Amino acid sequence: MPKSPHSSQAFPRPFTTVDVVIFTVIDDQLHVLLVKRPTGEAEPYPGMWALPGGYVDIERDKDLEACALHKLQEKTGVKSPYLEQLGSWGSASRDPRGWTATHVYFAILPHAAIKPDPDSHATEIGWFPVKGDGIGRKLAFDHTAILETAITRLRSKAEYTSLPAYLLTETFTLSELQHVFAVVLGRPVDKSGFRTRVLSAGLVEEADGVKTGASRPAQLYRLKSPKNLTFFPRTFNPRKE
Amino acid sequence: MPKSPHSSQAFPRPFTTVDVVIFTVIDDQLHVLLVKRPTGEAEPYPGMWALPGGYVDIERDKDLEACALHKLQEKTGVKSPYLEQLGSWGSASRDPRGWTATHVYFAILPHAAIKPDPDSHATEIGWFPVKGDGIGRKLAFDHTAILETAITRLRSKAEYTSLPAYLLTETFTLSELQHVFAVVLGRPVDKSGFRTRVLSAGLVEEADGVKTGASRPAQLYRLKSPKNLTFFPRTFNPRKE
DNA sequence: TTAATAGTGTCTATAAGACATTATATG
DNA sequence: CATATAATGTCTTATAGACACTATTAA
Repeated sequence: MPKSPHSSQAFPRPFTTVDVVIFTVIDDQLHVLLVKRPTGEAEPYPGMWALPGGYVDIERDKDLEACALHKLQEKTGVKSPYLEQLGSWGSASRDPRGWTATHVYFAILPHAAIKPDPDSHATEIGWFPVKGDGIGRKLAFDHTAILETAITRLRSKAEYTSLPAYLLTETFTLSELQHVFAVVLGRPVDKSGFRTRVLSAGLVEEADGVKTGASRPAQLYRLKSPKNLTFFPRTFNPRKE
Repeated sequence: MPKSPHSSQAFPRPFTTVDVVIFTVIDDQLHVLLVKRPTGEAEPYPGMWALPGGYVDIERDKDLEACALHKLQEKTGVKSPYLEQLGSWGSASRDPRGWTATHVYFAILPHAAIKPDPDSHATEIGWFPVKGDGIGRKLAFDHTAILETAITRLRSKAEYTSLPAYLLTETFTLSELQHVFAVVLGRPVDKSGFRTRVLSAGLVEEADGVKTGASRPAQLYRLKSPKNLTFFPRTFNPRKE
C-alpha cells in the first residue's frame, strides 16, 4: 500500500466518512431511511435529505463495519441486520468542505424490528418509498447516485440470491417470502416456480407451527443458514428478455 | 453523511489510501502484480510483498478512480484497462502507523499490453502465479485477505459474465477466449456449449481476418461492446455441485 | 357451502453438459 | 494423406415459466 507521495506523512488527509443505505418494506413497498441535513450557516446542503452517516471516529470505531453498525443502530435500534458493503465514493468535489471519501454499506431489515433509539434524535429521520431507481427527489451530496447504486444492487441480487429474505422476521410463510421478492423485483413472481426454486436451493427449513388467517393455514419456515446468502443456480425470468 | 462527532472538523482523520489488484495471464496461468515494501527503519512490513498502492494525493487525484488509474499506469503503462472497485478495508489495526482506510480496485489486462513505466522504478515489482485462493505466501498489511477477495470475485464473475475476455487483446479467436475462461475458472470448459453461450449472448462479433497456425485457421472476433461486461443468463456448470 | 389462500401437478421453453462428427488448413 | 484444430450437430438434463388443479381452513 503506502509509499507516500511526500517523504513524511504530514500531508493533507481526506475526510473519511461512512454512510448506510437502510432498506425495509412498509405497506408492500420498498422504503429507504433518510435523515434531514442540519440548517446551520456553514452546513452543506442545509435541510436536504441525505443517507444517514458521518465521520469515522477513530477513537470509537475499530473498523469501518463497526462504524456502519453503530450508525445503523442509532437510527433503527437494530443490532445485527443483513449488512453488506456497497462500495466507496471519494472525490475532491462531492463535499464543499473538502476532499472526502465515504464508505457505503447497505442494510436490509424487517420493518417490525425497527425501534429507533429515542436518545439520538437531534436529526429528523424519514422513510421514503422507492420508485424506480430512486425516491423521486434530489438528495444531498452524491447520495442520489449512491442510492441508485444501492437499489440496483438490491434488485439485481434479488434475481439470483436470497437477499430479500432478510426483509422478513425469523419465521415466515412461503407466500410471504414470495411477496417480498415480488416487492423488491417490482413484478409478480410465479408461485409454483418460486416454491421449487426456494425449496430445492435449500434456502429454508420448516419451522414449528402455521400461520392462520381467513383461509387455509400456511406452514412456517425459517432460513436454514441465516448468516449466509443462498445463491440460486439461475436468475429469475430468463424468458425472452 | 456528516454530522461530526465533534462540533468542529478538527478531529483526527484516518489515512486514506488506494490499492490495486492487477491480474493478467502469463503462460496459461493467472498472475497478480505485487510490489516489494521498502526496507527502511520506520517502514511497516519491510521487504514483504504487497499490493501496489499508496496514499491519495488530494492535489493530484480528483477522485478515487483517478488515483487507482494513476497507480495502475505507473506499474503497467496501461491507461484504460478493465477496472472495477473491489471494496474498502479500514480499521485501527491494519497498519501500525495508524487508522487507515484503503479503497481497493481490481484491474485485468492482457499481458502483451504491459510496458511498465521505466521512470518510476524505485520499487521492485513482480508477477506471482495465483494458486488456489492466493499466491502461497503472506503479504504485507491485510493484503492476503484483500487478494483472496479479489480472486474470489474474479472467479465468481467468470461464472456469469464476460470478465475474462479483458485478458485478451482486441481481436481473438473463440478458442483463445475459451482458454482464458478455463484458466480463470481453473477447470476445462466445453467447446460447443461455450461457443453457443458466447454467441447467443451477443458478447462478440466477427472481426476481419483469421488466425493461422499449424491447422485450420480460426475466425477472429472482437468484443461487441468493450466498455461493458456482458451477463450470461446462467452460470457455468450447474450440473451436480 | 363459499371464499380465500396454501400447496401441487403438468407441460413447455431455454440453455448448458457431454460427446460425436464434419470442415479446413499445414506439412 | 496425416494431423491438428476449428466449427457444428445431437442428445440429455436441470430449472424456470405459465397456468391449471387440488387441499384446507374460517366464516
